[in-house]
Amino acid sequence: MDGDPPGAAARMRDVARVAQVSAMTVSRALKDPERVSPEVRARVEEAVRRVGYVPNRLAGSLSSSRSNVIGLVVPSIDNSLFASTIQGISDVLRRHGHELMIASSGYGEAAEEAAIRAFLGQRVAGLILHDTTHSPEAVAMIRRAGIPVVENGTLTRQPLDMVVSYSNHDAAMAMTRHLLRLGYRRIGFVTLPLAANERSRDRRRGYAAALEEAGLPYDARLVLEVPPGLAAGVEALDRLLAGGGDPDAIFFAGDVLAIGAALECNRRGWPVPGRVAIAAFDNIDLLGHLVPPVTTLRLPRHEIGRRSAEVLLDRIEGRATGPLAVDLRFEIIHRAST
Amino acid sequence: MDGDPPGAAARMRDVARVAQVSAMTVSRALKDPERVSPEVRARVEEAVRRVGYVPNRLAGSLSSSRSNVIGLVVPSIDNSLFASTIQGISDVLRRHGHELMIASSGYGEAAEEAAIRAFLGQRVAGLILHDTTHSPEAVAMIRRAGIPVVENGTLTRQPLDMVVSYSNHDAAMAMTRHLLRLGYRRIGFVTLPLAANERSRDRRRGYAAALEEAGLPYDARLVLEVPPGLAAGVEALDRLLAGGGDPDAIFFAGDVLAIGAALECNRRGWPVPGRVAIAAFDNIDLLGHLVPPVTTLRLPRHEIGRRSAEVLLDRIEGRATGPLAVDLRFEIIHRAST
DNA sequence: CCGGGAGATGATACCGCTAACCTTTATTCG
DNA sequence: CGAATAAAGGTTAGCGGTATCATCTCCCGG
Repeated sequence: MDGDPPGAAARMRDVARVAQVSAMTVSRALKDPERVSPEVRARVEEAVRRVGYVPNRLAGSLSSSRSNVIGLVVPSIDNSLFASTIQGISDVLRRHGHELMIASSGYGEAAEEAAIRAFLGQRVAGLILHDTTHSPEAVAMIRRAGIPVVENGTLTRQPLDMVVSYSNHDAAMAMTRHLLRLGYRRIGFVTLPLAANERSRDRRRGYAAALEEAGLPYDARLVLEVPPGLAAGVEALDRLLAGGGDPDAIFFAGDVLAIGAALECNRRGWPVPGRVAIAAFDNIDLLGHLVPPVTTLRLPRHEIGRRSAEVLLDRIEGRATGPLAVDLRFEIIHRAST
Repeated sequence: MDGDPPGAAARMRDVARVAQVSAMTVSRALKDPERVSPEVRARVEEAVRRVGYVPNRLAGSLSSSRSNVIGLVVPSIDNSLFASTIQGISDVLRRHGHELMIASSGYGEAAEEAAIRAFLGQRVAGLILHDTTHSPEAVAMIRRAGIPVVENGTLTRQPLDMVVSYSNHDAAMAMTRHLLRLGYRRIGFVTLPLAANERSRDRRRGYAAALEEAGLPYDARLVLEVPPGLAAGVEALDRLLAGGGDPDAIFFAGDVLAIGAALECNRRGWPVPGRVAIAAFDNIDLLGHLVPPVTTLRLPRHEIGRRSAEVLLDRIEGRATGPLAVDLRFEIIHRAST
């Protein structure tokens, strides 16, 4: 504003000159105002305003070896389930003056490793990883960097460091039990690709565990692996009903599969649960508005984000140490579709 | 790997020592391998591997005053429409070795300003802003920083720098015309809060323009402002039908409002478009799967992200200069609901 | 046989900030 | 009243890279 030489951002020494103090005093006035006399503080603040000074955090972090950036790797940004978690993380970080860098791994370990490497290059203060399996090199890099990490895809048994999640195994088991309790005996199970991540595998184990507990056989004709998406839900519905397994209920363990299937039932005029019962895995708003509303699980997506950021900051700011597993529970929402 | 002193990340000089060259040569071998002899390059690469070196980009950026970080401010991360755009941005940036920082403004100029200030503090190489109105201080800071900016909420007439978007005005006008062409005469219009952003205002202007063009009056009883969300769509449906305006079609100009309304019609057993026609604004997958499938607009959400990142990188890497407006068109998807 | 340009590498001085230590000037109290 | 202590501010030396220029070798043509 004051005849700033355009093209060159104001530096601390410019502020210092205007305020007639040393650069160090400017630094203190901004970071630790208590340590500077009120008059000087006022002069500095005024000078900051006049020259339009925005502190260079690159220099600051380099000098103090302290960063205020957190790196987040999610399989995909374009997925409302992850988006809730991201929003939760973002909310907490902003309140604490931290920044968020995001990368998507596209469901692959190699891409995750590249993202982690890039983040470590930026000297992030901590990492949040959605996936719970990682390339050996990624693990080695994180170990070397010695920064805190939170994983939050599932309550994995072998966490890198901290985990904030819910048990996908227990959730799937609980829903399967719920269906069994309601009297369904031939329960179909539709899952996203099992090879992609531990979450899906946990869910299938949970489904199988509930069947076993009930003394029912695991029938491969009742289990289907499909890609994500509405259309895949429709396809799964068809294939399961035609597959000889004769399901009386179908548990769609992920994504929007259940929505696709439920709408397809509407379209065909099939009564639900008369023709077949439908249960979903995620508490997408919409499920409650369908006809009939669909039974599902309430998962703490947003809370996972919030707590992940919190435990990470606790570690970064020295309020906590060591591994930690936070189990944020789930809950069954029973509706008319079962 | 090699007896690395834990807790201390390897620096370039450590690599240099192992490779028996100067730090400068390491720098060159990594950034501009052509300028280093093959033997030395190999030694450096080997040394990098042995010490587990990850270049410190804070130091690099500080020294070269070149950053590879882009800042993005969206109103909300937790909204699938923005999420598509973010994914598009992220995809392009990753291919070019750039990083993405995200902040959400929560639909407020003050929060946007804070996010921009934080990003400028990180010395981002460029900014992408979803909103198209900004606080004067935000504008001043961006000007001072002299970095390229892309706005992408709507094809605003007074861009800060570059715009990549579609015309919300023209899109709403096109849909209203479409309804008029189909013979609807009492067209209701449901919008998100007009005060929140230019996009909503553009859409309402477009609606009004189409009516005027057709010689129809603007009837305030047919226009409703509601918060986002499925439930608000239901509420809007009720209020418009009871409001005395007697609509024969309703154009829901945003969010998931139309979905809420369409499902409510199902629930009540109302024929659509018999009782009332329904049109939506965004190409949410689901709209095509409802009964009946809902007429809507195909908006280039993902493409906006991709192109935004591309034009920004063009400027950052010196392949382009000056303002630029990219109009990514929209398209009407006519379905059975109208 | 020597001047000179190209190619490879090194030395040095920063980038903008903060940690750590130092000086100066009150302030306190035995 | 003087030594001890605190409060406020300054000085200096990096943080880990890169820009810039200098140096050294090698090879060429005249």
